[in-house]
Amino acid sequence: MVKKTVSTEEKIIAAAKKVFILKGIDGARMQEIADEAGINKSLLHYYFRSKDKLFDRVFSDSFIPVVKTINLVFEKFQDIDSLVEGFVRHYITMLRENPYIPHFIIHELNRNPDRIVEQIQSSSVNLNRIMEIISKDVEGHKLRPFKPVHVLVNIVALCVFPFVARPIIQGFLLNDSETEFREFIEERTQHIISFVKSAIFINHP
Amino acid sequence: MVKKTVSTEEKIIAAAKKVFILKGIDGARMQEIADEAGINKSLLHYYFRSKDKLFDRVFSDSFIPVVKTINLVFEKFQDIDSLVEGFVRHYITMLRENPYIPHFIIHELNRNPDRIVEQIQSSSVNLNRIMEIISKDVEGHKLRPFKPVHVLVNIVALCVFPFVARPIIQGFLLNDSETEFREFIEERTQHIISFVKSAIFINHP
DNA sequence: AATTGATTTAACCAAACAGTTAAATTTAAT
DNA sequence: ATTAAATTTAACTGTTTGGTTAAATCAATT
Repeated sequence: MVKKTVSTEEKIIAAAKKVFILKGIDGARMQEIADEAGINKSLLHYYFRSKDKLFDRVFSDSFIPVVKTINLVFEKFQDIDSLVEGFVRHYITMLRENPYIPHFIIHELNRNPDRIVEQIQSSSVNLNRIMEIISKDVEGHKLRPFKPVHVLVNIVALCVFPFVARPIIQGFLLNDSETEFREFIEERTQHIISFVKSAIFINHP
Repeated sequence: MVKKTVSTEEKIIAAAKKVFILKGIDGARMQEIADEAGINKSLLHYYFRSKDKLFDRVFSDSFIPVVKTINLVFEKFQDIDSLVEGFVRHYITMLRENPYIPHFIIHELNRNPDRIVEQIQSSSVNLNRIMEIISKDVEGHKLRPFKPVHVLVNIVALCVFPFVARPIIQGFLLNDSETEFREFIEERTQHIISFVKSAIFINHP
């Protein structure tokens, strides 16, 4: 009565994640999640009383790694140079492992913006830190006079966008080829780093 | 039997657009669309036989202005300088007027990538053109040696991302204030133009 | 005035679906 | 062997929903 408990719960979470991401909360069917997990609907409700409760769990489980990634980088690096590099590298790596998370988060966030509020408060990310670093380097004439908020949004946008717009990019620009998309992402880490540095540094090779 | 026909159809389309964008295709209810349009369900089905057909119509109606915007700019401007400026200006303007279109398109595109294929073919956008222009200027040592595809994706990403990630940006970075978000978008056009030019031009002030 | 299409009313159907229940069966721990 | 939890089976409930139907009313055209 202990051994398989965790395993089944994990199986359910994994299955639910897959289905929720693929179909969204409204498109997802409890039966489909049960099938995907290799169990039946009764057991599914036995573990998670309702669809909503199950979704909440999957959502927070998906949200946490994103926040973790950000905090990790912020604590590790201090100067703008390594901060940009570290941020982009960690972010793209995380996205490559969880390519559907951005769309998932964005979609459910747009549908139910309030749900995120708790998540935000419970996992406080210190975004002000990177903005202060940018501010200082702007004052020190090391960086061009861009507003820190925009620079921050830019970096995230450059990393995340290809993953939420993948069908468009792959279909329009990359001959509808999965291989080309993988290559595209592969070379993108270095590209973003160069692109951002070229943009923000006053003296750049 | 002619006068109000168009008007009612338009009312339905507008209502459907609103509901579909807000709730997604699965979350949308035909009754809600009818209510929103100020008619009843029977009439709704009288105009559009099924939810799917109605959705198809709304989707193509939403997709066309995006493509129109792009083509317009591409035909008008030739050199990279005015192309970047024109593209960003037109794109942000269009997005300000239709802030929910990106999320709508991206969401339904991820859920049903095939649906877009017809749209793509029927509204051929010539993206190669901007890529060729970038290529030439890279060869002419006017631009840094970035791959054109990435530069193109970057520009679109910088414009579009704030609109799909609005709840996050507004909540995390802008004190949850609508006013601040509007200001943010206001100043963003100029920011993106400067940011991109700084990044790509070898000699930039 | 007669016709025709637009719109409403209201009732209805069948399918899908979240969630429940209760009894039976299996599995593992003691 | 007993016990208790995990899991299955299977039938069921209540509701929501997309879609239909048919008759009635309204509005404009002829």
